[in-house]
Amino acid sequence: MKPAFRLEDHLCFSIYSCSRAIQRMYQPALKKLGITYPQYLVLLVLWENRECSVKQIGALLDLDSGTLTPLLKRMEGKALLQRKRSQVDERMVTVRLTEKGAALKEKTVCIPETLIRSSRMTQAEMQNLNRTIKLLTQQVTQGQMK
Amino acid sequence: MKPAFRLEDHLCFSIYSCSRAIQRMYQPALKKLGITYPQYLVLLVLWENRECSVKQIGALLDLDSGTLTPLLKRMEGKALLQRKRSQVDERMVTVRLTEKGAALKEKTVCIPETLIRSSRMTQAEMQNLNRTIKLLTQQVTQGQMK
DNA sequence: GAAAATTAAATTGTGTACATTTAAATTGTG
DNA sequence: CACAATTTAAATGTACACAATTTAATTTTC
Repeated sequence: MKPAFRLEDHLCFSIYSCSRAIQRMYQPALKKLGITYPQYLVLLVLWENRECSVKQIGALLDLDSGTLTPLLKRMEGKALLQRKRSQVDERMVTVRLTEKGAALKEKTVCIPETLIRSSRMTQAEMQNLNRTIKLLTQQVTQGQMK
Repeated sequence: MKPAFRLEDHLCFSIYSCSRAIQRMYQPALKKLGITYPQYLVLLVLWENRECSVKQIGALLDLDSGTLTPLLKRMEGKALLQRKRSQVDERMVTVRLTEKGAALKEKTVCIPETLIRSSRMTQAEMQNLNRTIKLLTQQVTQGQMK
C-alpha cells in the first residue's frame, strides 16, 4: 500500500516553482534597470571580474553559448558590455564591462535584500539552505553520466 | 567594511541553478517518454485528477495560459490528453487525460527515484528541504504586492 | 609540418515563461 | 433586462534554455 506521491511532495517541483517565484519578485526592480534576471546573473559575474570569456561565464552560470551569445548581444546593444574576439585565441570572445555596466552595481544592492527580507529567515538559515541546495546540485550533476 | 556578496552566496542563483540541474538529470528519461519537464508536471496534475480546467492546472503549477495553451496543444498532438470547451461555461477549456496519457504514469516511477537516489539525502532530509523551500516560496509570493 | 582531433562560438530549431493585449462568455447591479 | 465589470483562454511578442549542428581556430599526433 504505497502512499500517493503527489505534486506537492516532488522536491523538483518546489525548487522549480521557488526559482520562478524569486524571479517574479525581482522582476519589477530589474525592469527599472532595463535588464532581465539572467542578464543580472551575467552582471554578477562581470562585477567580480570585469573581463571574461563567454566560456568562463558559461562555466560559472551553467549556461551554454546557445543561451549566452544572443543574451550578451542584447546586453551589448544596451551598452552594458563589449564583446571582442580575443587576439590571443581567435576562437574566444572576450566580454568586458562598460562604465555603464559597472555603474549598475550600486543600484542592485536592494535586489538580494528583497529576498532576505521577504524570506523571514535568519542569515544562518539562509546560508544553511544555500549550502544544502548547492550540495544537492552537485550530487545531481555528478549523478549524470556525461 | 562589507564583505563581498559573490555569485555563489546568492540563494536565488543556487535555486535557479539547482532547478535546471534537476531538469537536465530528468531529461533522458523524459525524452524516452516523449515529453518535456513542464509536460511531466502537467501529467502529475492530471494523474491526481483526470479532468481539470486550464485555470486549475495553472493555479497548481503557477503557470499562465500563455504558457499552458501551446503546451497543452502539443500534448494533445501527442494524444496524451484532450482539450474541450466546457458546455457549462464556454470560457473554460476542460483538459482530460487519454488512456495513453494515463498509461504513462507507471513508466515515470523511476523519475523521482533518480533524484532521491542521486541526492544522497535521507527521506527526512528531503522532506525537510521540501518544507523549507515551499515555505520560502510562500513568503516570497506574499512579499509581492499584487 | 600536415592531417586529425579538439575547442570555442555561433547558428538553428523546439519548447517554455511571462507580460500584455484581445476576444468571448458570464456575472453582478441598477 | 441591459450593460458594465469580471473571468477564462487565446494570441502576440520578447527572452531565455538547451540539444544539435556548423564553422573557424588551435592542438595533438604521427
